[in-house]
Amino acid sequence: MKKDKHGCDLKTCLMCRLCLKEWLPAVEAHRKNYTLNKGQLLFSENDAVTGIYFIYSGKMKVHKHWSKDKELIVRFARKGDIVGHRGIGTELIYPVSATALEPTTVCYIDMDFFKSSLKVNNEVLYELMMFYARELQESEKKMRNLAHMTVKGRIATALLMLLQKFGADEDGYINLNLSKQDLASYTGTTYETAFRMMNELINDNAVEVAGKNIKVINAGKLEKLGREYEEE
Amino acid sequence: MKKDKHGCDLKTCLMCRLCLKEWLPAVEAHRKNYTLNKGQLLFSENDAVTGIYFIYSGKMKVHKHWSKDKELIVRFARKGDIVGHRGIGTELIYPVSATALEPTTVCYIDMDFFKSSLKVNNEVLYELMMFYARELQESEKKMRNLAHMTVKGRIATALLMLLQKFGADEDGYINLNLSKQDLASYTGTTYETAFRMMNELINDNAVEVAGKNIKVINAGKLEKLGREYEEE
DNA sequence: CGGTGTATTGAACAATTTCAAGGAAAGTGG
DNA sequence: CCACTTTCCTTGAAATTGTTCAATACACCG
Repeated sequence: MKKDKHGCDLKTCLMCRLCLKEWLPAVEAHRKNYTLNKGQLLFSENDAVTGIYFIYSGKMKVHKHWSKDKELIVRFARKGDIVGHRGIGTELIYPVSATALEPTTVCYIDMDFFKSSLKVNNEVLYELMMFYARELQESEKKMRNLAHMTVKGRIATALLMLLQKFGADEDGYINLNLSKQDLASYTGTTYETAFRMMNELINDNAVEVAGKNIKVINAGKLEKLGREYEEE
Repeated sequence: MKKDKHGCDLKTCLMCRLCLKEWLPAVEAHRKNYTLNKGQLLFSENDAVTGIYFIYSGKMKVHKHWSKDKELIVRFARKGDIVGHRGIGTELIYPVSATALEPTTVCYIDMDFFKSSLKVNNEVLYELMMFYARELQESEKKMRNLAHMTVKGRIATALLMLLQKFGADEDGYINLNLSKQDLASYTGTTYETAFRMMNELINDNAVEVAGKNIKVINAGKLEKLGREYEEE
């Protein structure tokens, strides 16, 4: 039942692991649920950091602002994921924003409590450290790709990553309704270029698109596009 | 004297903090010093991770390979910095390489010992977690810049960062002999473009170059170049 | 002094962005 | 339900930025 309480996957949800430890009652006093509509901001770049969030249900994007109509989506988050941990660091200010991509429910835990929990529970702290380490590896891989890979390759890689992260429905469509604008922001390019590249991928018979739904038909082809360099 | 033992700055060196804790004798049994010449590899992408390194003296670059003659420098490291922590994660394989930029001495600690130390010492683990968190913030800021900033802006930003990290000598030259190739790899561009942009910066009276030595003359101008977007 | 590697520069080329404009789709108010 | 507004989609073409290629100059090393 404790599982039901938070509704996430015990294995991957740090929140669950946290709550299922000795301090469940303590957590109860420091947590709070929020529900967001599609498009609603959970927190915004430069906001003061007051706590950390865990996603109970729904999907979010974490993004970094650049100019009026430019941003970079740094990460997608789904049920069971942590959001707002990027606010932990020297500053007490979020370096990113988080926006719901569909109706989303999150659990908020205030930072003081969270931090003091970490100081008490070495195991969870270790887990969190490892989580950061993995995120750092991810981030730097994406950074290199951004620097050296062509837009088409980046889009191909992004689609594979989305497929892996969100899975596909019965018809093979990725379980995420991504606007082309968001796809562009995620791959660090413009709307128009993202659009053109998607067309190329469709012509290559690598993907199929129906409205906002994307189906990966030929994963091998996409993978190959992400490895143009293998010709060292 | 314990400080002298490792020769780094107590405040910033996790190694020092580690060693000055209760387990100095234990550390002694698990550490080993290595000295590298300029250009020598400490570890290479895809090597198995067996331990972690702390820099006693010298400077290194941490880089991610792309194709025959392309890479991305992910980070520079100096005395007191940790190297090889990117190997911690799910995989037991380094996602990056580390190369000495000048004669460098490092201290190696085997991973098993390091990890078990972390499990025992909550305070150091917490410190390490925060370190990762900061690195992640850095990485994502650089990622956004790579995606949206022009090459000139990236070079300007890079120079400021190098100045801040390595400081300047009496004449104002940055304490790091960076080849133009490395500057290009750090900013995710080509040798020639990096060269041309440096020329522009010289013409702008923002920097001065004497051989491999770079002096920042007008930091304000460089900062401005890194903020072209502020016209939201 | 020749050789090897890096520095410098120009010019062609390629990738991506920007601008502009027409079309489709979706929401709004009458 | 229709006309209207608005927003997003789609596409072409020009402009820009950055890369690649090629050639020459320079500097250090044995």
